[in-house]
Amino acid sequence: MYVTLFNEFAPATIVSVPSRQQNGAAGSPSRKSQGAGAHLFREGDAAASIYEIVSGVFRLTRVLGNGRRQVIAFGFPGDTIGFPKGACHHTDCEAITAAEVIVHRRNALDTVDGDHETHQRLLNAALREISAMQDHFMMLARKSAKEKMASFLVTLAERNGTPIGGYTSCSLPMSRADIADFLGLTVETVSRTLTRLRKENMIALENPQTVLIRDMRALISASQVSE
Amino acid sequence: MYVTLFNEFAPATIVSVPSRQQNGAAGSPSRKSQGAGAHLFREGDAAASIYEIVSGVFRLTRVLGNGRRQVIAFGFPGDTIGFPKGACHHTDCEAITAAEVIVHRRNALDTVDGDHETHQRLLNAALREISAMQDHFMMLARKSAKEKMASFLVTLAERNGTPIGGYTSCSLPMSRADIADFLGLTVETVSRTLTRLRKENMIALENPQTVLIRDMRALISASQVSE
DNA sequence: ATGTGAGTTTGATTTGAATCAAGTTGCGAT
DNA sequence: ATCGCAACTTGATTCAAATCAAACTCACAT
Repeated sequence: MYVTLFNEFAPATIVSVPSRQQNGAAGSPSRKSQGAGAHLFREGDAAASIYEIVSGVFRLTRVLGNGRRQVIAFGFPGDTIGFPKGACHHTDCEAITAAEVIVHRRNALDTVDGDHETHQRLLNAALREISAMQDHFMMLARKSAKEKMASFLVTLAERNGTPIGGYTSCSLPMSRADIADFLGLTVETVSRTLTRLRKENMIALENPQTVLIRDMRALISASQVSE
Repeated sequence: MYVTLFNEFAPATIVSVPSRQQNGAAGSPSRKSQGAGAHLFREGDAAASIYEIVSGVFRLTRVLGNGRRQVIAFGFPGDTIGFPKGACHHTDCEAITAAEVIVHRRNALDTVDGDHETHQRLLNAALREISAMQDHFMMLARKSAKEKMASFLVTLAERNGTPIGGYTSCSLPMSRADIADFLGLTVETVSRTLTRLRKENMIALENPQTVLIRDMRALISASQVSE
């Protein structure tokens, strides 16, 4: 929903891509591995490629003059990232875990000659992205800290969670600062809000990077507009 | 009723479109007129078409369960609106002035057979939209009321302004409530902030719907992150 | 001309999150 | 081990914008 991600648990879909068009006129997509902390591209870089995430998690950020930072989105497996604005990338993109991507030449979007299906798939990813970003507007502009945090956890759990007994366990690969900059909050507020959700027995923190969702129903309810 | 005084720069560019592909396999785009207050489409409607705005101003909104509303964007001449999410529109779209649009069949995006150039143009519009939305994230999450208001006026002036003497005059066709829901503020804060900018001599309000920008340099400076 | 009401402005007060300020925890390097 | 540091948590205080509450304006209908 808000996170730019979609449950296309794409491995099956995506791994097949390279073989599908090894010899397309637009060039074969290739794979690339990425260590944690490495930049896939930076704001202002010439946008030579568009990427489909195979594994790992990416963080897309934009920085405002002074130092204020906005995390635009987190990219999970199945997501497509790196849509250009004109000739350039307009965000920084960094791997926050070790990761692997499929690299498409940028002109897979411009021309349809190479591979019609890839073109269509990238286009659909762009349309999904627009919709996801619209959801995120609501989040940033109209939700309280608690609603934001609950929404974030619910989305992450849908995307990323593993069932444990009746509960859902969910890793938070990103730092509190990343979460804060994604939700438009401060680290302190993120921390306090997690504590609050914990005290209300909706979640437990196994460690700072692992949340156990103990009451999904309550969490979903908290993620929606109150009153 | 509002008087529309937008630079109709578009006609030259856009009027040429229909003639360009009168006989495309995907069907000819047609024009449609729209009275002020009429909905172009609603959230959940089947997305049969994509629209290029020729004249007038549109408002794209999403509503949250209870009543909280988010204005996703305002559409001005030259903008493309109505990108679908799957088969449906995911926002409401209402004309806030009398307006005219060019209607493209939705599959102008899906297939390239009909008109390659139109397809490419719509795609580029989608990519621009993604970039614009990313800017808006910064706005919603990280700017103060004054910065938001100043940014909004600067953008509107670039889009919409007419030079008057050394100044720029700019109509605000949307209500204070629309502005508030776009910027993630309340009407009261929008009003107070306009008053503040007025008292600081950056703007003057000829009437509630017309702003005169008296010091563009100061306004731009106020639109950026302070300190 | 007068009343009504939506849209806007202004004022007083409250409040949720930011900021400022310590702690705590855990980990990697010495 | 223990030092140093970064990430996280917690607490006290401040502050910007929300909320609550009136007025004001002006187009429009009676």
